[in-house]
Amino acid sequence: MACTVKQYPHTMAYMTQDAGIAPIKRIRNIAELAELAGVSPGTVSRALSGAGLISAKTRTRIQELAHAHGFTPNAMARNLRIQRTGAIGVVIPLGHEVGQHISDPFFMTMLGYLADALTERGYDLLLSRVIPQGADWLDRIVDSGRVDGVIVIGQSDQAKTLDRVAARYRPLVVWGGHVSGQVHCSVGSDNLLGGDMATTHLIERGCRHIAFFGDARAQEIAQRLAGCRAAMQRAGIADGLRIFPAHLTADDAHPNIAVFLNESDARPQGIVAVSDVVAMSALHALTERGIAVPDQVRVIGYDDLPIAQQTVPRLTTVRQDFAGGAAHLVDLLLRRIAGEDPGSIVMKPELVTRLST
Amino acid sequence: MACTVKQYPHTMAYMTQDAGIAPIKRIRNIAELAELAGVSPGTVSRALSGAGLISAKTRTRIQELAHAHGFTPNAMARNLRIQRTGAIGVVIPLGHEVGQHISDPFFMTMLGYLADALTERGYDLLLSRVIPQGADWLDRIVDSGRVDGVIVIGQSDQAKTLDRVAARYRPLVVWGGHVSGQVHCSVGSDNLLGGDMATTHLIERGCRHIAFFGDARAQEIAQRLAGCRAAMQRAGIADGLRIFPAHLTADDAHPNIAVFLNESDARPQGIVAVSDVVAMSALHALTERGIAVPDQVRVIGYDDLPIAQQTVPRLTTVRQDFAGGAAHLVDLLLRRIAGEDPGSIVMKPELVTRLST
DNA sequence: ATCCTTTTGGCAATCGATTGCAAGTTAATT
DNA sequence: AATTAACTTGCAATCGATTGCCAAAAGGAT
Repeated sequence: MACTVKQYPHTMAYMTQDAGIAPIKRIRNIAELAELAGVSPGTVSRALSGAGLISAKTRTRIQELAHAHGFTPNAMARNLRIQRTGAIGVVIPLGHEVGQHISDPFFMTMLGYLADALTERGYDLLLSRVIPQGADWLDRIVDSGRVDGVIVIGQSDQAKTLDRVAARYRPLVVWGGHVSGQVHCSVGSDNLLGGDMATTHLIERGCRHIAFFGDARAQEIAQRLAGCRAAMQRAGIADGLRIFPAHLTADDAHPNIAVFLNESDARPQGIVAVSDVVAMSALHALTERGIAVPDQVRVIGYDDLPIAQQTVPRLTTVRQDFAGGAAHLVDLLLRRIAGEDPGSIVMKPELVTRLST
Repeated sequence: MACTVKQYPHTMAYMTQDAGIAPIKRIRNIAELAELAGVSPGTVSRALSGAGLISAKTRTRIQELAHAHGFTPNAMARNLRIQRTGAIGVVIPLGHEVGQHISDPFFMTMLGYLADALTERGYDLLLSRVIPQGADWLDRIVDSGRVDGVIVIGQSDQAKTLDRVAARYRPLVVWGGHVSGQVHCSVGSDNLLGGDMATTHLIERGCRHIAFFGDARAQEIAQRLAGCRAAMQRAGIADGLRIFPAHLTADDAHPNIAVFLNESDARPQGIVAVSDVVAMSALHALTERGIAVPDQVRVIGYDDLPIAQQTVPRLTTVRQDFAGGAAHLVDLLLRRIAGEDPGSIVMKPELVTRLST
């Protein structure tokens, strides 16, 4: 091949000057190494894979030879033979949140923990960012044959699709809320309780008129809203709730704040935001208009992302345990891959009181 | 297999109740589909791959048959045969920044754009988060045989390793600064200019004592610091510069702010932060101590991440074009894969003046 | 020295799709 | 009707590693 001519000189230059290893013939596959070692390919395979049925002497000899030549067995061939890819697909459905960007801190925090957890277990992470359209966006991913299992971050408004695929594809785990009767395996915090906790906290601080910033088309959000409603009902102020649609993504609270401010008669004294990002947007809009937080309006977020500690004032929020959640997601997924059938996990959220309430 | 017994009922249940499609025998590979269609495996392959040498009639017939059975050709076998994986490795070296978390908004913004750009070009994104240790952390990735090319986000302090691997492995592109004589192909903005612009801006606003918050062990940061120095020299106030180590990650400015405040004699009137995240941390620490921004201290960030618009006050910053950068990274990488040898790209940063200066 | 047990390593089939080559079929031309 | 041209499709080798099975070799016991 023509390109070989271009490449080799570089390799030799490096190898010679840096490590002092002679630029021996490049080993391309197990057979070539076998020939070099004077054994059969099968023996090389056994030596390199570590597991028994070979004398310690030949094993180390072959391993050293492989190392000296910088040889690694071809992963694709291995995958084909043993029928697994060693990769897990992590899917971020952007769902109804058109225009939502992957850089949303929520996804990214989750992704970071997942990357760690999967790497630790020896799996690669194949990232897919999809805008669910048509009925088969998830089918295409699970049937692609590129992954051993799939983790979906967030149910969005795709619960039906998730259930349908989960019914036939077992190694699938979803981060999100849990509803009784769902088919897919999920890990998430108790959104009903979380919404309730946030609202109750505001009520305890004296709020009677409360605004909920969030889009209830997503399952998780609908649950939080239900929790919010329950808390207000319990306090006997069910009609003090107003709902403003806001995507999970940044800055959607801004336009709504204007509406919010015009309600001179029953202006909400508290805001339950559906995420820290939305809360941050609200905080910012309020501050910009000279409305004091928490003195005039109290704001509570959801998630407890790192940025929640960087706002002014620091954000009170409902904490979700992302690290634990990610660990659970990976754990459940690997157990499903192994043939077990573990159920869903619902974690308890936690109220983190800071200065915005 | 035992598990088949467990799985099939689910599949049938769904297929029957939802789509009304009969639960036909599941097709596992091209040969089975070929048998079903009454043709040879080769024909099925040609029909499914789209490219010519087959009659339109049989092609559509087989394609429909495949679709009806939800069959997709096995990706691993395909990869092995055509000798490409269809995946690009995206590596985030945490380098000297021990403890830096992947959720750092900078990485994540970049990752988001890369995910989009790669998906658009038909590649999967294999995410690796590595703490570079030993000499071969990058070799392991490029030699794994799991990817067709590698994008490294950030040089950290690993320029030598990058150069060494780039010398022998062509499909490698790096986001970061460019130094003359480097071997690896990079895409990034002009850090020297960026540091200069930020500093000049502060000087124009009257700052004579300036603090640089950043860790110059990373190549990009060292360049920004050099730009900062150049600007001060030009203004004849070279000795007004103080340097505080701060990682790119959040909250490292906090402890330094204390030191900062104690310098009653020559307290800096301006802060050049190495990233928006560090700037945000500084802003927060200052606000918390009742020091007015920008009246008493002016703060300028770097990157122009989405969060830069969410701070109080909104952050003045040096903008890097991440979307364009990601597009360039992917473009250069694919051209390298195709055998071309495009050079590095240095983009011009842009000053975005907001309210923190 | 012989027989038996335990290692060690080779052989060849296998995973599933792709593709060059050749055979077979149909259409077109004279 | 015969011959050539143009398509279709089948056959079989190939990508590279893994692994069940068997033979050969080594070690141990009598």
